[in-house]
Amino acid sequence: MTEATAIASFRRVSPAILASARMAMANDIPDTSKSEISLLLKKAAPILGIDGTTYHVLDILLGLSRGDDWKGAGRPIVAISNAKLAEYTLRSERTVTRCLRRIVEAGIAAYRDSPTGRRFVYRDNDGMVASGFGLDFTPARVRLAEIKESVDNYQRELKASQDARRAVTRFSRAIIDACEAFPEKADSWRCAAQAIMEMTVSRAEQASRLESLHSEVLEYAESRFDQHNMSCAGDIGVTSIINTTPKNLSDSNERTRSHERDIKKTDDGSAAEMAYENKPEAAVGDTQSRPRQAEKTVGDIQGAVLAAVPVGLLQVGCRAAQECVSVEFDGWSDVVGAAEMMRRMIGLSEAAWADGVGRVGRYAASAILATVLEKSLRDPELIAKPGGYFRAMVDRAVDGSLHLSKSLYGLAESGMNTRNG
DNA sequence: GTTCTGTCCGTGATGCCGCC
DNA sequence: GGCGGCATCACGGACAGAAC
Repeated sequence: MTEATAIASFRRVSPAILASARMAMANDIPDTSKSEISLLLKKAAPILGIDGTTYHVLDILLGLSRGDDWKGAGRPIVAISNAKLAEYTLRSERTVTRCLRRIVEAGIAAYRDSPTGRRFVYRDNDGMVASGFGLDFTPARVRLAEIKESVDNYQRELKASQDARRAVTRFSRAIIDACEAFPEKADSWRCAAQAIMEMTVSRAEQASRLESLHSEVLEYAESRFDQHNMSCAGDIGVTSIINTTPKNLSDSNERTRSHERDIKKTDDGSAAEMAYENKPEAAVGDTQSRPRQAEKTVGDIQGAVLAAVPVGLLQVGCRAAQECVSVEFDGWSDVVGAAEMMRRMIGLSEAAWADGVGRVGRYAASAILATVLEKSLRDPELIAKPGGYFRAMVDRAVDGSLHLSKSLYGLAESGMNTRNG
């Protein structure tokens, strides 16, 4: 079916709209399924610059498309009035108009306008579109492979960036510990590490340089260990200093160890308690006690939220969210690592996310985020504003009235029912 | 300060209805 | 049948307020 894609005269046409219109006229378009394209476009939303209300509108449009139209000679044309979309999204018609324009300019749909601009679809007896006017998602079919590749690249880059960030943290901490073990080298190592951190290079490059510095630190530690062994040959009860976190190991670990590592050890409720971002420590003097007091409050809130939320519950309750971000919640590091992607998926601003993290802690905020994403994926119409929903849950967490485990048990149960049914 | 959203107003095309 | 009036639907521009 090759049919010229009409654009109404009243429409202000941009190059992006024209490009989408051209793609909508393509032949030999690849087959796909409604579920595959829906999932792919949701994953690609951050890349395509689609979030918030536009994402909601896109979700509704994809839901209204017919499965058969995504195969063969079909054309996935969706006809729904702006008024209906406004009703579904709880937005004004003007906003819906803007959202539709964004979707078209993102290159995944094209305008197929009737002379009046009204949208309608007539189908023949076989159910094929005989005459259709509305939003044509043929461009999404045409770009199927390209979008897949973009999503893969995006997720690879995101993972590389996360890995680099973790490496920077890991090596920085190891170097700081080494500074305590070898005070004679502390100044030079600190300066070198500081210089690397202040470089305007990529996170991966920083990680690489810190790794080199860390290797030097280890070499020095080994040489000192050899000297020590030689001078102490024959002694009994010699303590090795090769460990960069020596005599005060436990203390150092309390301060610097990776929460992710700790949390991964257990999957029961106690993991949450270990996940406090700011673990209360013994009083260390008046000058430090006040900020620590504030940190402890965040830790308390986080502990209260996560007390009954093992990561396994998130894994079972948030299936759709995991699928959507292509991350398995095997450990808390996975949940926290996927937070950026999930934040984009629900259209939450960076500032709102940072605020949430500051108020309830990174782990609790990530768990809340996963729950909101899961709910919005399962029933977009139930949560008109996922960002607002997230903020409300954070407020409740601060008030102590949030019971995340109940929500997750409910999601886990309904998820199982859906699969079984 | 920027972005998002809602409101108001004007334009264009068509369909429906009543009147001549 | 032709005409005019009205309603409907969709759009864009401008502006103001809210949210971030």
